[in-house]
Amino acid sequence: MKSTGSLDTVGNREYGQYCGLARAAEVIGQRWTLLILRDLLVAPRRYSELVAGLPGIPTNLLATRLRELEADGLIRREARSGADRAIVYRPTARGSALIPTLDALSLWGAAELRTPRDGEIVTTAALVTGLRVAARSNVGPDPAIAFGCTVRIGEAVVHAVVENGDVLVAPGAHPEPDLQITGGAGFRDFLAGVTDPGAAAADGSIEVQGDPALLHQFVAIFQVPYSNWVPRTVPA
Amino acid sequence: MKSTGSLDTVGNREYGQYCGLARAAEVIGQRWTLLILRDLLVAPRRYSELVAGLPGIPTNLLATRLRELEADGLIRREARSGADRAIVYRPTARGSALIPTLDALSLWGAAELRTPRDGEIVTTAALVTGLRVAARSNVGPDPAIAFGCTVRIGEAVVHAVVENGDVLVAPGAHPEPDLQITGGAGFRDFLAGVTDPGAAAADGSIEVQGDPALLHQFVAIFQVPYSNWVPRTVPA
DNA sequence: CGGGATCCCCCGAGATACTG
DNA sequence: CAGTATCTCGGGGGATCCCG
Repeated sequence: MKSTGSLDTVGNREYGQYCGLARAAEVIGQRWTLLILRDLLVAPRRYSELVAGLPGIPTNLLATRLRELEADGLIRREARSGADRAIVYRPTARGSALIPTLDALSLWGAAELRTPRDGEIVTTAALVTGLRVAARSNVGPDPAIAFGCTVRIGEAVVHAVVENGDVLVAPGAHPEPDLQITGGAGFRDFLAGVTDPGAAAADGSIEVQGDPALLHQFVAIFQVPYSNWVPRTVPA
Repeated sequence: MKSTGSLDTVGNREYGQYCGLARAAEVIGQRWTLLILRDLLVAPRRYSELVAGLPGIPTNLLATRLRELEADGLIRREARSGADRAIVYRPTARGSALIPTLDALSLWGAAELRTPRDGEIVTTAALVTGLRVAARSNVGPDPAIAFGCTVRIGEAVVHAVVENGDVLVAPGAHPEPDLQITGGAGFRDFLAGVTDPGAAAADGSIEVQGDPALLHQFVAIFQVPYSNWVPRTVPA
């Protein structure tokens, strides 16, 4: 019988170079690993929650990745005792040290995003991460500004709290939002500043409830411009 | 034919999520891609130079990756005319925008590095990147400090110039170095501060020519501490 | 000789059924 | 619920070959 793969000679994973970048690629460069870490860094998760948040991941691969991440010291497997005998995966300090790195990757990749491809969805973890990274990449908001808002894109529901010049983004709806934005594919153009906030609300590409004046504040805080990327297929 | 296949399940490279991090993983998460970009960001390179700097890369894979990177707008293929009809691969602005991201990856990964594994080598591009990233991660050097140095680790030869509070690292030897450091595996402990500079020079783990007093400056500028990573195999 | 393309083999990833 | 077991398939490793 095949060994459980715990000690598979990793030849295929390594690069043979003594280099920080190569090592990083070996540890977090495997397929699905970055998205698993993204979800766990939003909040500790159980196996079934990870499966739900990562549509399409093969369950055996998720199990393998979780084992690898634990062996590499990036996450910890916590078996809770008591009535709720759930197993929870939680980032270690070393895993949390990846946050600036994942933020840099997210920010660069977010500038590549344009119209969603067929079948592409927005998960809650993706939206939390995207908004948080966008806010960090811009200058902090005016400390005088304070509001709470809920954003819904497809199935994803997240909320953000802006106060004291700081921004907090987390899963779920805000209990008493000053602003609610519900959007689809047009939300990206709205965030990029392509669509004027007022126009976006008017033409239905986003739906707004609450104080419309806050929309401009929202864009200023969470804006992510498109990269000036050029389409590859140049017309002849 | 493939009965289930036409469910349009995500192409092998894609994740089916509208997410910056997912996009970044799709574009630069393929095997060898990060190291190719690392080399090209040190200096534009020709195909054969890339092959030489990436030991073990299959040539067909390199050709494929270069095509993908060009299609994704990260690099440009420049066919030089004239006597030297070489083809040179050069990062675009969009590719160069990855520098902060690769730096973050390098820095995180460098903290993971311990004793080189069997067969692991140090390439020139790896050393240039490693020293540059390390210097950026520390507070800038005192503007009053100025020196040039050459560092040799295995086959890799690079030089650094420190002046005006800034640090420049590039391939090749310095023409008139104030300091020369030649090292092997012990160089990493030296950089981490595990070995005192004086002791390292004394016990032969590194070899120094030039002003020994500059060694302390060198360490202060290029130090990369180990992460407090815990070995996975805990003794019973 | 630089810059690839072609071939074969195998491992890792996808899909799904199954189990403690 | 939290994973294994098992199959298939495509991408990557490795060597060789080819073309201008």
